[in-house]
Amino acid sequence: MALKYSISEENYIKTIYHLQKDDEPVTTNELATALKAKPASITDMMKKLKAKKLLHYQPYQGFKLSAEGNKVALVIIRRHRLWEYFLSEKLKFAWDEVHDVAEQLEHVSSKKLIDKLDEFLNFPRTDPHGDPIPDANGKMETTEKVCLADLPLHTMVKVCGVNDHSSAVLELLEHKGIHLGCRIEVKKRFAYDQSMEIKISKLPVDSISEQLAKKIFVVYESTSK
Amino acid sequence: MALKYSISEENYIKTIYHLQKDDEPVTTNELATALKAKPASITDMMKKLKAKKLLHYQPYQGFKLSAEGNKVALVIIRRHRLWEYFLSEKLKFAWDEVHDVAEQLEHVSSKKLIDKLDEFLNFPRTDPHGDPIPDANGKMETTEKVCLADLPLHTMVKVCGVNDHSSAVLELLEHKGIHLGCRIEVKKRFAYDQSMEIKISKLPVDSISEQLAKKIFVVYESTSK
DNA sequence: ATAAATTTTTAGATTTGTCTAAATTTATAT
DNA sequence: ATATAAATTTAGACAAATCTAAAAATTTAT
Repeated sequence: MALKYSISEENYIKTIYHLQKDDEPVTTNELATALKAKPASITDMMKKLKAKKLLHYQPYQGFKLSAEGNKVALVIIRRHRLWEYFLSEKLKFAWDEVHDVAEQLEHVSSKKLIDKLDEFLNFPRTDPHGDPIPDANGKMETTEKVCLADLPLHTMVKVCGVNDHSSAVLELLEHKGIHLGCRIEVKKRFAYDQSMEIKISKLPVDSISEQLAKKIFVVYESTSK
Repeated sequence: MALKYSISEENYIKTIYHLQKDDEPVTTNELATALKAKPASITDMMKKLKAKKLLHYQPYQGFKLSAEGNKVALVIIRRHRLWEYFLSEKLKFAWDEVHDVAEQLEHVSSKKLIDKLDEFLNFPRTDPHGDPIPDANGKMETTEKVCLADLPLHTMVKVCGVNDHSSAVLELLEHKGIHLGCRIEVKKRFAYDQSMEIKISKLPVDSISEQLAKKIFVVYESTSK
């Protein structure tokens, strides 16, 4: 697998992969929306990717990545998430700033670069949004990412991501001492407004609104970092 | 200066900058050779860059970067050299492997990325080849890079680059303890074969051939790293 | 000084990725 | 079941970046 695709091709493949979650075929319009392109452009590219055997496609039937297409997608996602981790951990980018830069970096195609970056970062398992990073073989943990608002009581978990990167939210998180990778546990949840009391490692118990809890994602496993 | 140019445009600008060293205008053929493109392609691009006021160009007269073009070139060179430094220092790439990857990374256009990378690397003054890195304002040290073979005796300098990245040379450098950034001094030079005795920081005096000395470049200043 | 050689530019074609507008196919609703 | 709506594809155009081949300008050499 030499893996030399254009930036456009890579973006299409990656986007199809993400839309494909619930393994139904992806439609032209869905892709067009996701890529901010016109449906006609999608059809054109689908023909090209089909010719390259990266996806299965019959006119009017939607598309699915082939096994090969999936592998390519995972390489791109690996690059993206490793760069996000690098930007966040090493260059101290805010959580909401990493994505756009990683969108560009992910198209730099050097296997050696990515594998060495992985090593330099100490083989992180998840990116700053809590999404798992595929390893050099394309294998990826299926961590169950759950919303803090839905977490059962008295369960120690790790913060893996935040869904809203407005400075208002970030300020609040900062103030409460909630940061990426920190251990957290829900002690109590009030029926009245679904607000909850939480406990973070060495901090005193604090309470947060349902609104905030809905923005916070956590994982049970604790293998990353 | 929004600085959003295509990869092609950036490559042309950068290449013109390098060819322009001796401030004579660059010719179509020179550029074509350097960029491995046909002369006709050069003319086309020169018209475009002229329209964007990045260079001065009258048909048949060669080209020179404008002040604006120079600024753009320095931004690209800054990116390139910072990435080279990163690859070499942090990811442990060999000196001869950094260039090609940096060629790709240099086109990722985020000022914030580059400025944070610079900070993360602790504001290095030169890249692994000993070439100076422009700062965020485009200012660049004019270090005088001199060949070890031509260095006067008893002058403490710093190794800043090597001209030959064959594994044979690298192996020898490794063995002798000559690495990027190390302090070195020529103690004696023999008329017979121009071989010389050198002294490196804490190592015993050793001798090297003229052949090897010709591959090694050093700087007087010692502000980097 | 002028012919020959070289360099540079122009003209027209090609590829990639995109678009608009029209045609076609599929899905939906009475 | 068939008309209407929605989704998809086709056809043709366009911009960017490249190329080849031919024309024009410049340089060089006798």
